[in-house]
Amino acid sequence: MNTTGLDGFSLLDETWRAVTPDAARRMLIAAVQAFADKGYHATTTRDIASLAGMSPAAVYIHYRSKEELLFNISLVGHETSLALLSSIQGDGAVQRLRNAVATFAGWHAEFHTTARVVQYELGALSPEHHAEVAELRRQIEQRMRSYIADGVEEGVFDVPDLKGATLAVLSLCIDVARWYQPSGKRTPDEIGAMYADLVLRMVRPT
Amino acid sequence: MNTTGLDGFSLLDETWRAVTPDAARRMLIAAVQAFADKGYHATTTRDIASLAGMSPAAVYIHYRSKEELLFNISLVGHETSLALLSSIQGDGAVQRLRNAVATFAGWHAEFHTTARVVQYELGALSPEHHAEVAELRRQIEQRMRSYIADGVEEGVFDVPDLKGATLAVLSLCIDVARWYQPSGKRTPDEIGAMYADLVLRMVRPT
DNA sequence: CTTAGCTCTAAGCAACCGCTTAGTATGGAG
DNA sequence: CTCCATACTAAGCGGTTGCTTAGAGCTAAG
Repeated sequence: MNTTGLDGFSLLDETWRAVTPDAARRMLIAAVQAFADKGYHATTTRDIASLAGMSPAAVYIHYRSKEELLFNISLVGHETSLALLSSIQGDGAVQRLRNAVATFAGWHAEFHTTARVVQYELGALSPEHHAEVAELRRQIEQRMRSYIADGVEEGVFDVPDLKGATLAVLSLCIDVARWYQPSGKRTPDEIGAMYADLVLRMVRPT
Repeated sequence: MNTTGLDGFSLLDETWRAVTPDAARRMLIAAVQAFADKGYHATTTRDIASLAGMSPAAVYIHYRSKEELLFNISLVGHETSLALLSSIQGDGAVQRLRNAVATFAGWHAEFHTTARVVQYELGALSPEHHAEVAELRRQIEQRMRSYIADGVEEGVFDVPDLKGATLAVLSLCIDVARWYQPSGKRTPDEIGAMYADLVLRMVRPT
């Protein structure tokens, strides 16, 4: 019998494995699910606590406020996706951009629950916390831009507007978190591969 | 002196011109601004009323509930963007897809306030209202797909996965509402033109 | 065993929420 | 003028919100 309302095993565990103690992690995972499902403002601290199988007051043992829960999710989520994007390898700019887009888009599908909170609940962060996360977002953009710029320098990409193309590529990947449904036909890997193809078509020379 | 908190002239007026009486329209425009700014759930009926320069109770003279305000916005917003996408003209599939993407992406920039509510607050609609709007969204997808399919039939596009490509194109345009800022360098028209270029690159034959 | 410290719950507080009610001002019809 | 419908406000109701308080249960060091 599962009294927490959370699956016994979840992909979310992978992202939040480092969070301790156990109850704090369960609370965080419950918050991710609730925020992703209904949005930050529509989620009550009672929702989170009951998803985690605890009393409403238990939230405040591990977190100062509901907003701090969101900040923790947002911070770890951004750090994870930046780390993922920074670890891209491949032989030549074409391979690297292919891997970058496949990985980044695929992450937004596979971890769409986390990604939804990361991408669409930024506005609920306090100004200080928002600024901290914004810096990570700038680094993510810079990484993606450098993968495209590399191909331009190598002469294998034709990109009239580097900043605009970067924006479009990131936008494409990020929006996966909005429309992706696990019940859909495509797997996260297939979405990643398809998007990598589409992006390479966008930047290939005439 | 402006006591309503709304600009004397606003692009929003264009979309909501048909809404009467005057107070009902002002209330609706105030709701669009508040919902776009903070999200549906973070907006109180007092916020809306005070933006419209009226008392909290005045909301309920013209609308049954806060959700009905959202539904009105969502319905008119979807109908407007569907009408826009349906009116696309052009000589040949290349021109038509170019116009379609430029128009649709441009609308999401120019009317980003409305578009944000339309695209990101669907989840706050009642099940009945959501179903009604979902039908319009299906028609929008079908329109965009047909513009791409036309080019495939004409033999001027190379699209391995029609449904996937349609999804990506719509996704690209819709996400403009998330990142667009009027203070940015690009005008809505420039964004539309750039996106039309990127999309045509995506579907052009090798 | 005692005791300190951590984790948790039951109960509840002040503030705020969506929405309603009672009543006022206005303007046009008869 | 009276009468009535419409559009609005002041006040407030019941319920919910984020968060706090007081205290219980458990663990482990001394």
